[in-house]
Parts: sequence; structure tokens; C-alpha cells
Amino acid sequence: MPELPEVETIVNQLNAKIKGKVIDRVELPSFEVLRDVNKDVFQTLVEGKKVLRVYRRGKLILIELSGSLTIIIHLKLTGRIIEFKGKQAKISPSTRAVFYFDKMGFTFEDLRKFGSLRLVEPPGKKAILSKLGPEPLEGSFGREMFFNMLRRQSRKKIKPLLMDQSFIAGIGNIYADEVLYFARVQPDRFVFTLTEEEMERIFNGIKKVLSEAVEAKGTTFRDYVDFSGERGNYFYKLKVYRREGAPCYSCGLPVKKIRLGGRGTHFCSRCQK
DNA sequence: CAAAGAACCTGGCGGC
DNA sequence: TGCCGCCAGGTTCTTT
Repeated sequence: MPELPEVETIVNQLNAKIKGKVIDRVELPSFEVLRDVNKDVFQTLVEGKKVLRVYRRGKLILIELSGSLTIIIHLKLTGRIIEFKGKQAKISPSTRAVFYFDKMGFTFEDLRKFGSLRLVEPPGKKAILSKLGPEPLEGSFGREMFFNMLRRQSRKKIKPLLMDQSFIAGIGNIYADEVLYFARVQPDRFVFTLTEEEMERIFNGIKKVLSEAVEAKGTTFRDYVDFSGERGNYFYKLKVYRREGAPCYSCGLPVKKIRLGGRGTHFCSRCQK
């Protein structure tokens, strides 16, 4: 599912729809999604609270409530947040939670049950957020800062490093492949072998690929849909991800697929050095 | 210390 | 058509 651009899309829509509203009721048809809190406590503490705002940090969805409580949702691979209108949600076998507001609400769906739902107070929230690296699209994430971060991780391979959430928050398998294609750097390169030019291209690729993907409302190839059930359009802009065997848009050589860090990894062996 | 592999779960797809 | 193995936008733990 959802990497930074997809979560950003969902969060923007969710915030527009529920900010300032009161959560009337919560249903938990399959409450194993709850972490560190039981069903009764979750319902008791959440029902009647007002949503102050919804925002994103890395791949996390944070719903700030009155009473210093925050709901934190991680969609993992197949999680979805889907809006419904009216008084009753459509419950499916993959519905894990339902949040009812006045005449509308949303469900948390998750086919594979990897996703999680937490309720945290400020200390717990701080503990979770402090494990995340910088937000790649923030102005404070700059070129020099990125170079320094890389120098401290020089023995690692670049793709797994880009996907490490404590290094940078929000990049997953799709965008790591796309960023490295843009940067013309092979995914298994050790960081200490990167030239200054290559580091610069990776930095530019992160900013460009992620912001264009946010603009396109994310990538859908299978499960992901946004709050309104719409697919993401970045799928049509992918250069290498899921294009194994298809010609590289730059040189025509078939796109290669290998396994790296346990993940399918796509690249052009001629354009990426 | 870093990388690989397995585990968590379910369904879709290609191959035979 | 049917079964089997492999694969999937993530994370975390164990093994090498």
C-alpha cells in the first residue's frame, strides 16, 4: 500500500471531512488491529471526543482528539481508510474498525491484518514519532543535511537505507526504486561508493518523485484507494517499478528485477550505475 | 554491524 | 478447470 504520497492523500481528505467533528461511536468488528489497548478502553476513550486535526508523519495517520489523545493508524500493505455517507457503514470481512460521525463516517479496512490502530497519550506518541527520520518533503530536509546523513551510514546499501524509516520517513518499495532510477544509481550500491553528484541526484529524486506522486494522489496497482475510493494516478508515471522486462524509457533495455533486502527491486542495468 | 530470511495474513495470478 | 507456488505500497524479529 501506502507510502508517503498515498498516506498524504488520505490524510488530506480525511482532515477536510472530519476535522472539528465529534466521534459518536466506534465499532470494532475485528479488534485484533488494536495494539496496546483493549476494545472497551478504546471505545470508552474515543467516543464523544472531538477531532482536532488529522495529519501524517512518515506513513502514519495521526488523528488528534480532544483530551490529549491521538489515534495512530498504520495501513501496512493493504490497509484502507474509506468514507461512507449516512448512518450505516458497509461492513465487509476485511473491515477492522468503523468510526461514526454525524451522518457520515469512515471504515478502516485491511485484508491482510497487518495494519494497526493505536490510542496514545503524549508520552507514547512522542516515543513512536521519535523513531522516525526526517520528513523528506519538508523544507528543513535539505541537501547538506542529507549528505551528512549518508556519510554516517556509509557501509549500507542505498536502497534498503532509503526505505529505513528511521533514516527518512515515508519512502517504501515503489518510490525507492523510482528515486534511484531518476538518480541513475543502482539499488545495491554501497553508500561509501557514491559520488557527490550521485548523492545530489538521489536528493533531487526524493524531492521530485515524492512531490509528483503526492500531486498524482499516489500509486495504485492493486489495493490502494484513497478516502473517496479513487485510485492513484502515479501508476502511469512509474519508470521501473512493476515494469520488469519492459523497455527502459531512456535506453530501451529491458528493465531488470532482482531481490534486494527481501524486496522486489526494479532498475535499468544500463542507465543506473 | 549489516544483510538475508522468516514471520505476520489473505487473495490474485501464472504455470502446468 | 484445478491445484501449487510465488508474489504483494510494511515492519519486526531471528539468523547468518
